[in-house]
Amino acid sequence: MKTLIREKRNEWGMTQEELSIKLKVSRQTIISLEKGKYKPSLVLAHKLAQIFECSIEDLFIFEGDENVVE
Amino acid sequence: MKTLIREKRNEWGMTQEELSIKLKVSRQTIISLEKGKYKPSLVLAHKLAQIFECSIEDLFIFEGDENVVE
DNA sequence: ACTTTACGTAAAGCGTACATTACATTACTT
DNA sequence: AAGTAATGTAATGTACGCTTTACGTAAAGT
Repeated sequence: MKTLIREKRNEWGMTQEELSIKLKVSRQTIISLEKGKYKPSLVLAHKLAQIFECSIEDLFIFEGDENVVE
Repeated sequence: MKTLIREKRNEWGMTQEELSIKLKVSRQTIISLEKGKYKPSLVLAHKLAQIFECSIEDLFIFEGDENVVE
């Protein structure tokens, strides 16, 4: 899974700390998310999409086995 | 957070087991998600939205502190 | 040179999203 | 009445999302 968190954050001219405060999470969480160290919970993904005024699907790009195959 | 998994599943005429197979998760996971026992991971939410041909935001309804306040 | 700002790493701990297995219940079919 | 399909509950275990605290680095301002 790829994320556009860093790109969106820069577009909005925000620092990691500002974003973490808006989200009420630690700055570490933002760093880890941007670096792809782990994936956000559904609620956190939703909050991020709200802040960046886009959909969850616009913020995260799913690949391979993260998609349904049938 | 509310989910419309059960409603969508019924609309599509699927059993919990059929859905669990498509998702490659256990049937217990479906039951727990539908009953609101816990929230799906982002990847699982995405797969569910794919199967029901809707967006993640259409499948899950976020309430209160699950939204950004500012 | 020193400070400040923004970004990064490391480590330990907690809660929860899942898995797995086994058994119970309800309703429909025959 | 007995069997089967669909749904549910319970118990235990594992992996990971996220926290907290503390320290490291690099660039820019003064």
